[in-house]
Amino acid sequence: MNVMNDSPRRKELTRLAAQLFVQEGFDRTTVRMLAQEMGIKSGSLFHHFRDKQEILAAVIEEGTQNALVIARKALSRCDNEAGTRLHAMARAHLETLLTDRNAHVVALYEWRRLSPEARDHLSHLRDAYEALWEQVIDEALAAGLIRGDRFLVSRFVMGALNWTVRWYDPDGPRTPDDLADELVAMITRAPA
Amino acid sequence: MNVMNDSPRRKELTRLAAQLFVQEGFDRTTVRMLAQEMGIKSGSLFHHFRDKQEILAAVIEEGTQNALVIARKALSRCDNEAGTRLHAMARAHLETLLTDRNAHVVALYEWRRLSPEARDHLSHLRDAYEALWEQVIDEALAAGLIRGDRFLVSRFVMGALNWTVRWYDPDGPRTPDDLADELVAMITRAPA
DNA sequence: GGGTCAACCAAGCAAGCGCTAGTGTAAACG
DNA sequence: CGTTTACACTAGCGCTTGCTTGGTTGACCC
Repeated sequence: MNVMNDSPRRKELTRLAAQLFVQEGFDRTTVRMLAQEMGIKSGSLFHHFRDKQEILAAVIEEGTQNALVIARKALSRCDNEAGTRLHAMARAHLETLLTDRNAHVVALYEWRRLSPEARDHLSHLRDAYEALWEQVIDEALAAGLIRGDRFLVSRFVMGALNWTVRWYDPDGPRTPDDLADELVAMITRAPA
Repeated sequence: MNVMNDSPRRKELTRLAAQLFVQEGFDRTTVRMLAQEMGIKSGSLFHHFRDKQEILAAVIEEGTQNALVIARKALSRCDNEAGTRLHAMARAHLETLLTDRNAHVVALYEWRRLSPEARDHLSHLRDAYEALWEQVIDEALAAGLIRGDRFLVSRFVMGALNWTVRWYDPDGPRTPDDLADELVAMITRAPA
């Protein structure tokens, strides 16, 4: 047991772990399964991670950090029109959720399995992401595009979007863009 | 090992199990923890349930059946106006979700842990519940109250509602009714 | 060309897991 | 009365779990 930095090897292992965590769930994924998927023996795992919980934390950190970057990029790329920004945010959210899917499903489902310290650290990242949403919602409210309570609306919207991982079929006829269109149309007052 | 009927004792044990499953998650809840919470020894548990999975199935069945009954009652109690019915449905959903909370959280989080047979059986119950939603959404679409695709809208709405178990604080200032009001207002075109 | 170091392995420990077998007991039943 | 039934207990089997220990390998470094 030695490192907790982010070597390239560790990044790769984290990616593989995310996949297994999605397939089996955190608790049902044994260190032996993880090791086999990674092509090493179970003992060697603890050279890269202090314990099993740290693997989970690494997966979730990766995913959340990615989501933040993508959302910020999407917002910076569009003008200041509230509708456009709302749209961009929804699209960015769905894109991360459905392409970099594994890490996000883990973040959504296995959050409670984190150790208190890890949860504390990661909740700051998550809050930063949610703040982006609240800001965009605020703008849409100010522009009269939607109505209601800023806190509730942003929670409802994020709920609707996060729930997609339960039913969305990437091989079906609908693209993530379609979903974003539909959602924005549903909550805005002006016709699309 | 003998019975799989629904004795009153079994109902009570199921309720207690739901609470533990929420607190710890299904996998982390051991039969010894369950037994202790129930005031018996771990071996005695298997007099009431064939195995641990059956306890989970019982919890989820209870919750889903309850939700169905409550939603049907709520719908039958209101007139045929689409807005009223949409409202009633949202309120019923939130009420079951936030009062009979335990069973529903388990159903949402631990669905994947069910054995294939149990999942098959319970998915029929769940489908019946979702059909209620799609029907109400259909009526609202026909009345011009909301717009969009019936499938997507109902999924978005259920996502927004189910997500509430993540952030809603029953001791906070907002009542379940407040949430239902806000959600309906968010997605309908006409002013509240 | 000896030293360093990240990466890996073999072996296994202690604890905990779901579940079973066999028994006890008190109320309900004919 | 004797039998049945529902519920609980004790004791533990067989297996898996996360993690540790001590040692080996091969690439790189001055």
